[in-house]
Amino acid sequence: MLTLSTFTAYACNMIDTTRGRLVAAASRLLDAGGQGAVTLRAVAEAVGVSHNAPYRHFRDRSAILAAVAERDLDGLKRAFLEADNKPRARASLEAAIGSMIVYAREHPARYRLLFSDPDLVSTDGTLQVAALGSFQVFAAIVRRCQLEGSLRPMETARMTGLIYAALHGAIDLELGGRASEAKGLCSVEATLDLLLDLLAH
Amino acid sequence: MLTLSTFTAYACNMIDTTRGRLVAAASRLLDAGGQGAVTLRAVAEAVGVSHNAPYRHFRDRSAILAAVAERDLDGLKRAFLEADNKPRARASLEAAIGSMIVYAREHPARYRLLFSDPDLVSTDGTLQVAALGSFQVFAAIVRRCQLEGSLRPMETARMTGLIYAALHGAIDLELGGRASEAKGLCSVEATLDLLLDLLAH
DNA sequence: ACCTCTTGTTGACAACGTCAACTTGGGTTC
DNA sequence: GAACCCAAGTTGACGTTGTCAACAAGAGGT
Repeated sequence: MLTLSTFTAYACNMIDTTRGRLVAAASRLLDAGGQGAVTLRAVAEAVGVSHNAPYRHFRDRSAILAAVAERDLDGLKRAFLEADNKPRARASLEAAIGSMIVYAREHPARYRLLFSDPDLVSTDGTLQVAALGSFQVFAAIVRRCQLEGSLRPMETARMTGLIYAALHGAIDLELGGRASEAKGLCSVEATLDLLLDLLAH
Repeated sequence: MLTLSTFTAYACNMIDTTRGRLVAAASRLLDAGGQGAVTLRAVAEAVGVSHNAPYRHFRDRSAILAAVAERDLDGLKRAFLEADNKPRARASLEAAIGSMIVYAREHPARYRLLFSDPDLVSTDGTLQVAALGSFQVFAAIVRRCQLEGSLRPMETARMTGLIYAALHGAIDLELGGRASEAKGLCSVEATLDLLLDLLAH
C-alpha cells in the first residue's frame, strides 16, 4: 500500500514583494474556482492593487499562470527530494508517488495547470526546465529502487517513463471524474500498486 | 511494434441541421486554434448565423464543447469496435491503442477536451456515459487478449485500468511537450510496448 | 383567421485582457 | 541641495466575449 505524504509548496519568492503576492493570489484563485476564476483583475484586487498593476510584473495573463506552475513544479521537486531521504528506496518511490497524488487531489486545478494546460506549453522555456528537474529526481529514485533490487534491472529511462505516464494518467482520469461513476477505473493507488508489482519481477 | 490506424470520427448528426453544423464548426475551430479559438461568435459566424443563434441549440458555450466531446467519444468507441474485428486479440489491442494515439496527435485540442478538460466534467451526464462506452469496448479487447493468452490472466478491470492510464498519461505528457525537449520520456509507443510486454508474462 | 412553438435576429450589458498616458517616490548624478 | 530618471502604480479607454431580453417571421394545428 502506498503511503501518502502531504505536499507543501513553499514559495521562496512569496516574500513581501508585489510579484510574489500576485502569484500567491493567483494560486489561491486557481484552487478556489479553477482556471476561469484566475482573472487578471481578480488577482489584482486580491492583492489590493489596481487592475493594471500586474502588467508591471507579467507580460500577460498566461505569464502569471506560468509563474504559479513554475513555483509548484519546484515544490514538487522538493517533495520528491524529501521522499528520496528514506533509507529504503522502495519507500522513497511510494512516498514520491504519494506526494504527487495528494497534490493532485488537494489542488486539482493547479495540477492540471502543470501537466495538462495547452496554452502554457510554448510560453516559457523555464517551465520545461522546472518540469525536467522534478522528473529527474523521480528518475533517480527509480534507479535507487533498481540498485536496491525492489525494481527489476532495465533501462531506467524507459521504466521511469512508464511509471510517470501511468501515474499521471491515473491521476488525470480520476480528476476527470470518468472513474467515479463507473466501476471501470480503479483508484490511482491500486493502479500503481499493480504496476510496481509488475516491475518488481 | 504498434500498428497505427487512422482515426475517423463520423458525425451521425452532422446532417443539414443547424445544430450539427455548429458542432462541426466548433470542432474545426478547436483543431485550428485550440480551446481559446472556440468562441461562441466565431462558431456562429462560421455557420453563417447571428451571434446569438447558438443559444437556441445549446445552453451556453461549454455545452457546444460538450457536444463535440460526445461526438468524438462515440467516434473513439467506433474506432475501438473496428479494431476489435481483427482475428488476433493482441492485434486488436494494438490497433485500438494506435487509434487513440493517432487521434490525439491529429487533434490534440479535441483529445484534451475529451480527457483533460476541467470545465466539461460536471456539465453533462451523457458525457460520462459516452466515455464509459468507449472504455468498455477497450476493456472487452483486453479480456479477449487474456482469453487468447497474449495477456496474463488477472482481474480484467485492474489490467484495463492500468493500460488505459498509461496510454492516456503517455499521450498527455507528449502533448504537453515535456517529452520532446528532454530525453526523459520515451515515445508513447515505446512506453506501451514495455507495458504490454510486462503484462504478457 | 388566430394562436403558438420553434428558430433566428438585433441590441444591450458587464466583465475581461490589453494598450496608452499620466503620477509618484526613492535613488543617482552633477 | 537640485535636477533627473526609472521602476511601480494609477486611471481611462477600446475591442472582444458570454449572456440576457425583446422582437420578427414562418410553419402547423385548431
